[in-house]
Amino acid sequence: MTIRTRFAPSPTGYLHIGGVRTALFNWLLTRRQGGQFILRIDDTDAERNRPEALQPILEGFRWLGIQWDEGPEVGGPHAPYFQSQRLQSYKDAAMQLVDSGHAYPCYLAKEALDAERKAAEVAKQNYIHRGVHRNTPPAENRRLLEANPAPIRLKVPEGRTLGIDDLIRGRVEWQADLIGDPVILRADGRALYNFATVVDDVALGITHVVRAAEHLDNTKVQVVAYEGLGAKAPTFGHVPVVNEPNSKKKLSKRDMKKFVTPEIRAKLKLVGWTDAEIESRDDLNPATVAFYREMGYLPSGLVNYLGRLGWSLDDKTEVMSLETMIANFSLDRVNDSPASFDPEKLLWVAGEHMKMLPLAGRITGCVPFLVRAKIIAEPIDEATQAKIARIVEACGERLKVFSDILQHAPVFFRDPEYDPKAVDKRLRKEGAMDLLRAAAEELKAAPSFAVADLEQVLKPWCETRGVKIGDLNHVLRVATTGQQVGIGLFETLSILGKEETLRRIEIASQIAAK
RNA sequence: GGCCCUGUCGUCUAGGGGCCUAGGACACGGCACUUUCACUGCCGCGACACGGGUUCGAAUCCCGUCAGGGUCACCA
Repeated sequence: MTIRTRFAPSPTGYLHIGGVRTALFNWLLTRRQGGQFILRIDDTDAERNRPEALQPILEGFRWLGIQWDEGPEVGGPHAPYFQSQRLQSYKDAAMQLVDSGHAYPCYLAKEALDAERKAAEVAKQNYIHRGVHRNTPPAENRRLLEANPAPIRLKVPEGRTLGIDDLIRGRVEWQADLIGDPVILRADGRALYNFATVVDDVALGITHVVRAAEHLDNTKVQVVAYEGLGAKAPTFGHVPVVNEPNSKKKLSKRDMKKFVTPEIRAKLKLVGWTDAEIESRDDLNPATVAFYREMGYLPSGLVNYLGRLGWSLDDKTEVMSLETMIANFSLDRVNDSPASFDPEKLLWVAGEHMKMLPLAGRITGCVPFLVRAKIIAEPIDEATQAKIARIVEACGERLKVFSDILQHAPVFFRDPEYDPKAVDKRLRKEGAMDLLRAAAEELKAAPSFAVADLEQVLKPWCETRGVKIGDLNHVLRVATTGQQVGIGLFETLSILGKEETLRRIEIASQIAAK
């Protein structure tokens, strides 16, 4: 039998990092076993339902390479895949439960209910609601409902033990007597989450419900709903929640702005976002997938990291391709304790994936970041394109994410910003200026500025002068880039070219003399 | 507070009675390589929450304690 899994996001305008990890587990399981992964849009909450808020979610999945077999834009045999378009089926199902004696109308006013709940709370007792029409004959309940619409409650059986055999947690049980009868349909006919999700999962033929552990307690009510509907409950797998970095608390969708630390803000601004945009958009923070896309993370790196968060292939594999993950994924190797999101390890994994990307791909990936940061302008002429190619190549393994190019490329397109400390340390040092002038003369006479030729000229030159190549490196680097660290010196000079190199040495000499 | 879940280096994890003097990875510290940085290699730091049991033998099984988390709506 082929499996059918689903992920049911609300259109919130962003793809949450914790949610996508759950979706990924569903998807890997489905690809591994052969089956369909379904995207169902949970848009029953009118307030949160904005049509344009769906696109960022679909884009996020597409960017990561997680394709859905049925759902928005691709359709499928069980369309529609929007819960807001399936409302009638929830009503029908609820009435079916009333007719079969598994549900009943509840005429208790909300205020009275709240009062009861409050009283129980004060008395430090568990509040377990049981409506008066619980045992009214079904036909009578239906008549009541037709005459006077009311919320419908699910009848939780008494004296029973409810349980599931969770694929990740094993056997989990609840005493039915400790559960109040939940409302499944409001008086106006709108379904509640716990009911709509069951009705849909039955209708869509979902076989495996893999979801975050925060839903574990919902399962008991859902089990009752499946029973009432006469449907076989799917197999459940509750994956542990993802915690905030350095925390034991769930990585929440609320208050994501707090992750925008000064450092994160600086990074966002470096790639071209303004303070106003960072404030107004809710996807520009490290708890969303969009953030990593904006920072130039390779999607395969993010997927690798997220897949390894709570799941492992064996005792040593860290870096792996999507194919490897699919070929080896199973729920029994998913941990049952929460995992903390670690941005540093994510960066490392992303860097490992970047190393595996051929040069052409790295160049293509970097260009948009240079454009966005206004280092270069479109259309890009041939000379600029060639220059970028040389810079990216010279960066080598210094690039972990595409936006790292912004630490290395700008100096090749505009005058250096001289770091005062670097100038002090390297250019105002005893003998530094003499060395710099002499080197400039040598460079002026150099027949070629190709990397290999520069190296062949400068190294012996140092030797005959009794100067360490390291000292020359320091002086020339600061003189031409203003910084103490950067890509290889010979590459730097070569990309700059003779004229520009000599011009910068002149500028640096004047600055150092001040 | 009730119910439910979970406890292995700071973090992600391997382990499921003897292979454990607990392995790997990130981070951190050191050394080597090197024209700086990065990369790479080597070394180091660093954990079975606690207490009882079961057993010849427990990180592993059982019980309890403690700790952390999740959830308790006519939200999703």
